[in-house]
Amino acid sequence: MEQLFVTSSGQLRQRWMQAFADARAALRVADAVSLAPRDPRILWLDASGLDRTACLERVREAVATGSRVVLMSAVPGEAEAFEALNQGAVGYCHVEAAPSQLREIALVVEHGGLWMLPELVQRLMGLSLRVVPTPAPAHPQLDTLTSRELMVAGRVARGASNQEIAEALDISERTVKAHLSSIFDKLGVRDRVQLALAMNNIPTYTSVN
Amino acid sequence: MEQLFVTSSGQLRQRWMQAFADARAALRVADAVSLAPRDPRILWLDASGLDRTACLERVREAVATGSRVVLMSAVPGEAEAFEALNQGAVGYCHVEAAPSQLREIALVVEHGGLWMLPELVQRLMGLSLRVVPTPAPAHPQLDTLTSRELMVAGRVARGASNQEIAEALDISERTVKAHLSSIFDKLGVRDRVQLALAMNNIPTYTSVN
DNA sequence: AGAGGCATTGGACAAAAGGGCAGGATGTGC
DNA sequence: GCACATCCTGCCCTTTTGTCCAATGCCTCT
Repeated sequence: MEQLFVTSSGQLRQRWMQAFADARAALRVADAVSLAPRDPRILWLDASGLDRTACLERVREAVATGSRVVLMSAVPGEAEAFEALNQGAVGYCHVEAAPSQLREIALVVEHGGLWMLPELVQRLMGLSLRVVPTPAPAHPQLDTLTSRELMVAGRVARGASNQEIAEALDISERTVKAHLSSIFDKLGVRDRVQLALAMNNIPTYTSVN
Repeated sequence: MEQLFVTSSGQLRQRWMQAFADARAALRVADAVSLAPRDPRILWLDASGLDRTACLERVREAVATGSRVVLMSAVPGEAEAFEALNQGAVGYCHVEAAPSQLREIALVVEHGGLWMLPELVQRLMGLSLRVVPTPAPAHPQLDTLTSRELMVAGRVARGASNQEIAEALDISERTVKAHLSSIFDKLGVRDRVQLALAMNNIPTYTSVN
C-alpha cells in the first residue's frame, strides 16, 4: 500500500524513508493524493506546527479522499487524538515514532485496524463505557442553533456562568441571557442545568418522567 | 503468535484451523492459557451461548492472563462490544468471521492495534468526542455524601429544581438548599450546574482551565 | 450524660438566572 | 429598497439559587 506523508517541514522525511522504502511526501493533502491515485493508500499527516483547527481541517480533507489517515503529533494529547479519530482518522501516533513502529502502525491500519497510543486506548475504553447505554445518537437539534448560540451553549455545557461566558465572548451578560433564552426555546429545555445535561446527551428528570 | 480459541461448543474449530494452522482450542480460559504459557498470545473467546455477565467475566479473566483478547459474538452489538473493549479486549468480531478476516484481525491485534466492526468504530468515535476534555477519571467523592445529600444530588444530576426536589423528598425547599450547600462544599463545585455535570462525570469549565 | 453527626427548618439577604419590552447594528436574499 | 435573521444592548422586573446565622430533634458512640 502507498505510504504518503504530508508535512510542511520536511525535516522528518529521512525517518520515514527508513520505515518505508517507497514512501513519498508532499506539502498538501491534495498533492499527496495525486501522487497515488490508486485507492488503498495511507496518508500520514504531520500535525506539528498546526493549530487544532487547521489540523482537524486537514484530517477531514484527507479522510474525504478515501485514504486511511494517520495523524502524527509532536505532543500527543487525548483531546487531539479523539478529535482526529472522530474525523475519521484510523491512527494517531508520535511524529517522531521509530521506523519499526511506523511499520507496525501501517500493518494495523492496512488491515482495518485502529492504532493509537496504548494509554489512549485505555482511556477511550473507559470513556465509552459510561455512554454505552445510550440507545440512540440522540444529539439535540444543535443544528437549529446559530453559531453564537452554539458557543454559549457549549460553555454552559461545561459549567460556565453567564458572567464567564460574557467575558469569554466579550459581550454583555444581558446578551448571554438573550442567547440562552433562545437556546432554551429551541432545544426545549427550561434552564441551564437541563441545557448542560442535554448538551452532554444526558436525559433529564422531566424528560425521563 | 499463538492462537488460542476458547469455546464451549467446538462447532467452529474447523474454520479456525483453516485460518491458523497452529490454532488450538480449549473449553476454558485457564486451559487455553496453560496450552501456551509463552506470553504473546491471542485468546479468541466465543461469546455465543453466554449471557452478558458470563461473557464479560470471561473477558476479564482472559485479559488478566496478559493475553490479547478478541471477543467473537454471534450477534455483534454495540453495547457488548464496548463492554468487552472496556474490559480490556482488543478485538471484537463476528463468531462466523471468514478465515481471511480472522487472519487480518490477528495481524492487527498482534501489532498493537484494535479491531472491531467498522460501523462500531464509527460509533465509538462519535461517542468519545463529546467526552474528550476529561482530564482525569475524576469520580466525584460520592461516598463523602450522606444518604440524604445523595438523593438531592442525584436529582440535580437529572435537572430537577429545588422546588421539585423538595416535593419529591417531602421536605422544605429550605432544607434542599441546606443539603445543596453541603454538597457543593464536599464535592468542590460551585453551583448546581457543575454538580449536575460532576455527577455525570463530565468535566467542568473551571476545572479544565 | 455528653459529644458529635445528621436531617430539618426559619429568616434575612445577596447573587445569579431568566424574561419582557424596546431598540440599534449588521448582514442576506428577493 | 425591503423583509428577515442574527447579533448586540439597555432597563426593569420576577424567580431561582445560594449563603449566613441560628435553632430543634434524632441517633450513635463513648
